[in-house]
Amino acid sequence: MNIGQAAQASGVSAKMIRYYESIGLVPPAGRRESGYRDYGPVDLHRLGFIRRARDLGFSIERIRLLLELWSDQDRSNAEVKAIALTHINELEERARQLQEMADSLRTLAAACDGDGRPDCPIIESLEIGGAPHCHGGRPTPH
Amino acid sequence: MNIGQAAQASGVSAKMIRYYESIGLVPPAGRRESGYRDYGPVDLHRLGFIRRARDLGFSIERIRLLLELWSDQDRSNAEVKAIALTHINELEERARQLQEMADSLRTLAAACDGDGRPDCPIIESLEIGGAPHCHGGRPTPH
DNA sequence: TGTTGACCCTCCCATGATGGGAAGGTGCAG
DNA sequence: CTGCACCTTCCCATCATGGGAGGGTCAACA
Repeated sequence: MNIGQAAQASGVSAKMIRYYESIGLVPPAGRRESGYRDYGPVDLHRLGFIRRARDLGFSIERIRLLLELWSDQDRSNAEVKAIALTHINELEERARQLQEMADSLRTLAAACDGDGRPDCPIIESLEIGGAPHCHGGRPTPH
Repeated sequence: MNIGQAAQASGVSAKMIRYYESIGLVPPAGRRESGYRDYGPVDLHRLGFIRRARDLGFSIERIRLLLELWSDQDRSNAEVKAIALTHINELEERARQLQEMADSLRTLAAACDGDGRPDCPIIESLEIGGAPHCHGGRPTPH
């Protein structure tokens, strides 16, 4: 199976499959005489695992851990659960920060008539620093 | 005022001040004979505006727009409000996506005893694709 | 006056995960 | 045998930010 077919079957782009190989997230694929990478069911299985973990927002490094635990017959489900709970907390923290920013801005926007005059509480707040809440550092939205 | 003091006063790091200058978000700072950048109250005001906009999650390009509107005496508050509302929608969309991921994972985690045995619904779900919701991904035929 | 330590300058590089594209080889169908 | 779709590697870009090297400037203190 060529990389393009593996990509379609797994939902991971060919670019990403090569990248995952380059960083050692997946083992080097077998090669044909032509140099083309060759994939089998086991590889697809692993790629599918990775894609689903990415869909859940896991970082590459955390997926690396999950893959280790996946192939470890003796691992405890407590280890997996701990990673998952940590990740859940991070996801919710980020969601909260984004929502806080949205809420702050919504308050400002509500105070702005948007009637075409120049007066604008949004701009004024940015100008003089009267934003409703500024929790410590910059929450890095990206 | 040196860049370090401007950084402390505005809450924008010196690195970032130079970067903002390099991309034209702030005009080139005045220079002393030594080559040191020199900042005054007007510059601090602008940097503070940028920092507060960043705190609200605005991207650099959108801040560029806001700065233009800020210095435009004739601009309509409707223009500002439109940018703000667009941004609010994006923030809330991202927050929703993160929260969805967290919810999916929380469902899985709740099904995992974490009692030290190897059985783990979390890993199994990643393995066979039985995650509760996979928004955007294909159902992965196997 | 000389030294020292804190600042500043410009460059280059790294991040994380992904895509784009160029230059060139391979495989298959017409 | 030709053409097209696919594969290969390598480099570059993103977005906002930080780290650091190598070298210049400034102010305080002995």
